Amino acid sequence: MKKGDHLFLVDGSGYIFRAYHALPPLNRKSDGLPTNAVLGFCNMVWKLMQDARNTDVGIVPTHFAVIFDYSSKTFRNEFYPEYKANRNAPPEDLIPQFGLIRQATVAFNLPCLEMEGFEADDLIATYCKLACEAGADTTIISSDKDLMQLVGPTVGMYDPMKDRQIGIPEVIEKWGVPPEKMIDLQALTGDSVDNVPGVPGIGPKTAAQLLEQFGDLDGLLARAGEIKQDKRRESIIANADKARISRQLVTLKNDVPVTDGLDDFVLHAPDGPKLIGFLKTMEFTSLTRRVAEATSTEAGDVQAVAVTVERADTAHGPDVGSGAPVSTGTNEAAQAAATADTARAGDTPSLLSALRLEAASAAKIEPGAYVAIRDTATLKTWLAQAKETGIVAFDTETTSSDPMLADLIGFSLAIGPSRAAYVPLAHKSGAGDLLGGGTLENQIPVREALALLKPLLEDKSVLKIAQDAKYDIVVMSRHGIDIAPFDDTMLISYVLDAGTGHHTLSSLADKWLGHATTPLKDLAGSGRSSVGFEQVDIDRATAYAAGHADVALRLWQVLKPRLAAKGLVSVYERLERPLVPVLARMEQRGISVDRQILSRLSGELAQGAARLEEEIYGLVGERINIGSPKQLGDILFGRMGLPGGSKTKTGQWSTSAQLLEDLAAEGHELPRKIVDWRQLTKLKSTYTDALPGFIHPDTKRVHTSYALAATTTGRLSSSDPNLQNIPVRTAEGRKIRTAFIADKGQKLVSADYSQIELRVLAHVAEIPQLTQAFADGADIHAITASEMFSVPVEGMPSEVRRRAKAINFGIIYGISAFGLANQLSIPREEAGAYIKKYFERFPGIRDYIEATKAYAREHGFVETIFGRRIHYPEIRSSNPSIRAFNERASINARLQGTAADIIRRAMVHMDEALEKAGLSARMLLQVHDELIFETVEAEVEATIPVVRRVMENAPMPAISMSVPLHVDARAANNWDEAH
DNA sequence: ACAGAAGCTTA
DNA sequence: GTAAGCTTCTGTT
Repeated sequence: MKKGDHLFLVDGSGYIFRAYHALPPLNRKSDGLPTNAVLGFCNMVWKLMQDARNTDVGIVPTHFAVIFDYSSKTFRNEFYPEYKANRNAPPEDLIPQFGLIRQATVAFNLPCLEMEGFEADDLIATYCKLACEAGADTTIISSDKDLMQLVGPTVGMYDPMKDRQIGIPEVIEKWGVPPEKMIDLQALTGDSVDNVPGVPGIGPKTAAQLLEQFGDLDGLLARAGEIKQDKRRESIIANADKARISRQLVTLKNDVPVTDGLDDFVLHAPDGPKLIGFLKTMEFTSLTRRVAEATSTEAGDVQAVAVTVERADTAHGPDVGSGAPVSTGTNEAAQAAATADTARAGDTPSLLSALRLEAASAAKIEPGAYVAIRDTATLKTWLAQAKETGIVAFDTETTSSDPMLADLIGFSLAIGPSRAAYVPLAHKSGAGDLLGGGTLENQIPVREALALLKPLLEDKSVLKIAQDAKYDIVVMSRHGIDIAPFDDTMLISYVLDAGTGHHTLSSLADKWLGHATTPLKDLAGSGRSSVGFEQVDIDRATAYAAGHADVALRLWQVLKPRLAAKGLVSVYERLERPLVPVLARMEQRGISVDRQILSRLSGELAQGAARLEEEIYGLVGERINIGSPKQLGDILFGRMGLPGGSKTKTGQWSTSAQLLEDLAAEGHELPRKIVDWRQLTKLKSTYTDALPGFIHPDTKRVHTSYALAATTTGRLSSSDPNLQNIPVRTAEGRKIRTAFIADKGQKLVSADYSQIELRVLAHVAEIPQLTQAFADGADIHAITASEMFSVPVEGMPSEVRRRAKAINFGIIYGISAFGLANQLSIPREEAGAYIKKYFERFPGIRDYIEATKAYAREHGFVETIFGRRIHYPEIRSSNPSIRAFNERASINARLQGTAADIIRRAMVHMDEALEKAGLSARMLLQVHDELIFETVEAEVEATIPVVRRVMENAPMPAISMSVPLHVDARAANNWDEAH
């Protein structure tokens, strides 16, 4: 072995156990011999060997060996008999597989090593050292932490089941110490599985911190008296000998007197017939076939090696496909087309819709007709034709799903069915090239292409069609192009069919065109091995990208007429389409987030959580994973036998906050600490630690992404990051909001609707008492309580108001006695009585609920007061619980959806109103009933009345509500104080 | 690597 | 009892 060689050492014993537990049980068909771990092992080794032949992927081994434990007794037992003494015997169906896996190794022509008295890990350590001395690199195929001490500049690990490389940084990331300190860390933490004692009360976090402070274990033990925490200091002093013996146990022996030399491990090409013989014996048909193909062996000619399992194996490929794909869309297409009689197209919207649908299902998609445009002359021809036609579908291809980070790689155009083209701009070659690969030839320079494209995209006389136009609008806006006018097939579908499924290009193509789109991962791969779109081959990119434009155009042809046919044009044109540029601007603006505030909070939360962790470990008596509901449930209700346990639907003990709160109220100490720990770790992981990662490198602001068509009710959703669930209820959580700040000289203005859904309820259900109460500006929950319980509002006990408030919210959610009982922690009978009483006092609400259910049952959808439709196709289900769920959802949808429509209208009108008032305020965020703006300090006082006016009058002139809307607004330097 | 469950955050 | 999205753990490829 020499420098440049690469040794692969497979931890065979470690892999056997992991594969056995990870893979479903598998038995040889002919005699029931258990083989799941054997198959897992063979697949893994085969994949490693295949990768070895593929120089494009990963690391290429030149030497290869598989290493096993000889027996459970090793030299460690001589000085510590308890070592691994508490190991259970392996499962019965694993035992026969140990021998089989050794035979598999031999069948693969690989060295199969083991030595009496030593663990596999010791052999691995020894060969690592030898390889290192020879100047070669080593990769250990394992993810066992016991081996991480071996990681170094020339030694890495690879976890084949998670496809993860483990190097020095990964060890530090996982354990907080570099590999050379892993021994000391393990000596401190111990290992309950291997019965390594360690120091009680010291886990990986504490151990890492101590090693950081004291350098190494000897330093720590020598200066243990300096440790501040009493318990920790005492434990370490008292258990110093345990730590030392633990260190001996976990230190791998790297001078095992091995007999084989590294040169015996040279990797040879697999011996096809030998390997296939074994695989056929195991009856692994699929792997046999793959090996046969790869080794050019005729599997049928190879005999299975063991006489006991003689079987005529046919190693031919499986049949693929079973006729034409069936899609719901083709049925619907056929139905709709059938309603079209002989009248001419265009006579009525319904007829046009039907004819379009018929045409769409008839016109097959022909990717062969797509062209790649690679010179300006051709591009100009296409752009001219698009201008002539007046309609063009447009789609961008980029490097990221986040439009603020996406680099433009190309764009596609479609001007008629199958008349689509892709314009590659920045495709590159050479995926593995350290220089990133050069830009490919024969691509129009980006600036030149965009200069030609800009007039078309901004041409008022040319309609641009896009699927999810907001994405393309943001990307092109960053290149100085304002796409207008446009239609969005995703939004048209959303208006037509909210509640019936997703509105992605692929689902719409399947539903309406009976066409299966190619997933991006087929071109660019997925996960760790994925590449940017710039690496995708231009021919494949053309089929993909031009296909998207083609499909979008066809969908538009089918869907657009349906808007008119169903009376939904105004919903689309007033509530959906105009919101797209508004949201695009909000996303591009982003909001400033103070890194330092979050960092300080993160530190505080970490400290609080660490303190609670130690306290919890103390109470539990061992270092459980507090984040594991499974372990928590077993400890609380199993070992500690706490009362009141309930099970989740999967049979696990429930450890919900509600349940733990109840236990805490009974005086139990542990549940309270767990609830507190959860709050701190939640705030830390979801907010203080995650948010800084979203700060944009250029703008230094956080740009969320709003989804327009993700909810059934018409609400927006926010993601990457979600800025609609920033904490507000607790004082601790609200601190997160102080990190959302206005820029220097500016203020944040927050304006939120007060009780908007209850106001909508009062309006649509026409409830005189509620309408009056809102008109009077009264306390709505107190009025409700007063009506129900005949008590005066003055001096009302807070508990009475609380119950009325819960009922009001319950109505909005489609009330049930079960849910109300849960919310108020009262018996279901009592909750039922409240509801009955409520309906007696507010009969209009019962009428409203019944009318909504009847309407939904009859039509399969409900509508908001602005005409938005929300479908509930399962409302006629014969399953009572599904039916009841859909009834509650439909009751809620009219209210939540109407409120969503109102704020959408406000947002659509807001920018123009501000501009007309000469104000520079910019809308940044929407949180369902709240809008957040940023404006210069001097304009705050002028801005608030304008914002309030637009929001409060948002339903006008479409609807004049019988209930006034009320908006609270205030300004401050951060979101916490503004809210 | 990915999916589902459990849990928690918001309106 | 409604509507969302994100993180961690767990089991399975």
